[in-house]
Amino acid sequence: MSRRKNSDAPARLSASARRTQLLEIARGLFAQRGYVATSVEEIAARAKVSKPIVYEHFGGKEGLYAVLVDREMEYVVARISEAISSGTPRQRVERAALAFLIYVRDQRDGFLVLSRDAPVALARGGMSSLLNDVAERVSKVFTATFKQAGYDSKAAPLYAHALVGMVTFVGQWWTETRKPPVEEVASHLAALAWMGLRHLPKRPKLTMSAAALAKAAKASS
Amino acid sequence: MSRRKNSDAPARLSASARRTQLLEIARGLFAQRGYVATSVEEIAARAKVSKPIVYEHFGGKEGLYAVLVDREMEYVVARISEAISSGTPRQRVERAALAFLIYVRDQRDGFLVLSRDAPVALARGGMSSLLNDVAERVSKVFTATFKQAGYDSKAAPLYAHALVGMVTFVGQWWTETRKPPVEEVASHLAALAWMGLRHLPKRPKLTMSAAALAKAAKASS
DNA sequence: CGTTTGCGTAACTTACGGTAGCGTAATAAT
DNA sequence: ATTATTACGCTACCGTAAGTTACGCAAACG
Repeated sequence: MSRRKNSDAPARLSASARRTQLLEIARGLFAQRGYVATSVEEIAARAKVSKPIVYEHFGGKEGLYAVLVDREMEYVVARISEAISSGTPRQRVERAALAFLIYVRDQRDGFLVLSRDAPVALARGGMSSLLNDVAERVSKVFTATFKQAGYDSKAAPLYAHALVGMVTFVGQWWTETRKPPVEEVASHLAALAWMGLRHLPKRPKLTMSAAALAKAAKASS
Repeated sequence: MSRRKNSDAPARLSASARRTQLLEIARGLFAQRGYVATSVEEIAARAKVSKPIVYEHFGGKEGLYAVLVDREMEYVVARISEAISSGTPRQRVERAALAFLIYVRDQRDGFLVLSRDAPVALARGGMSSLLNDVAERVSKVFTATFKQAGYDSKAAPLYAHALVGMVTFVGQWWTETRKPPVEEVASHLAALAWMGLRHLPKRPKLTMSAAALAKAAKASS
């Protein structure tokens, strides 16, 4: 009987388990309150541990945030990269929109962390939003495509930022009013980006098969 | 000679003058550092006054911020409203984009305040960004237009948020890389929104006359 | 001369990031 | 089985920064 774990006792976790637990809790709090308004104390409290634990694992508040952001960025970029890696231009637009919205739906807190203000210490070059990094990557792709198609490659970053801003803002709005399902939002977004307001279809549809759609949707985590 | 104002003496301003001065200083700081990272002390210091002055005029940090945001919102909504009040649909899109970008250019700090994270106390319903209010107003217009054109009015907010997000994100990016002039950015943005990526012109142009353009650009403050 | 108005000094209170030092449970070694 | 060692965790504290307030002063104005 003395060997039985007392369920009232504070659960002692392994180092890595505690690490991931803290990361998840921090993600939720950073997503909801932002970086500055989130205290290390609350993160520790929610994990049922004391503050020094956080410092043991991440060295401090910024360290924790940095790890969190790094993982999240890698994840998003990977998803979008694989979405636009093949297919016709239109398909790439559709797949990118869909991939991003699936990310917003399934990794909501992660997305909100990225879309919130970053701490000044991490803001490279005065840019506060982390999504600019995403936009810059898209810019790269656009610049190449623009050159190939004979367009002004100087304008590529503009369009990249426009599309990223479009999707992220809709994503933020969509996290609160979860009315239309992913495919519908993605189809509208892709329609706007591809056809424009002028030739907007009354009932936009994605050009991908149901099978491909299901395959894309299985990317949770 | 004794009546002459001593230029070394601390300048005593009238109540309203001090008020507007504090508002301008606060706008600059909030734009640059965000709400939480801006201290009342620094605002007061830049105005060469002590902290209690701020409390006399605005009751506190949030009061100051609230007044600031209220004015800025009113201004921006007024500009956009008058931009989309008449003309063909395409013209409205172009004028809205141009009006917003002129606002971003001429009232840069104000725009940055609106696009930054709002204090949790002012976030109605979990929405952190103040630009959602703008998007909601656009939603109203879109809903009406959609109904008239036989489109699904349920999708109107989606498109409204998409366009607002598009413009604001580009606006943020543009405040740092001031390369293309307003008309050029506006023409690209309007082209993307109206024609879409598919029918993107190589060298987009606004459909408004140079006179109308100059008239729009004179809206500084 | 006195009243109003604009303003400063100096404190209080709270909250937070960060640290030092100590305790305790599990595991390995004797 | 007892001891030594490692891993995990806690209490308590410090310094600082920031929001807010109580009180008093001094310049302007009639």
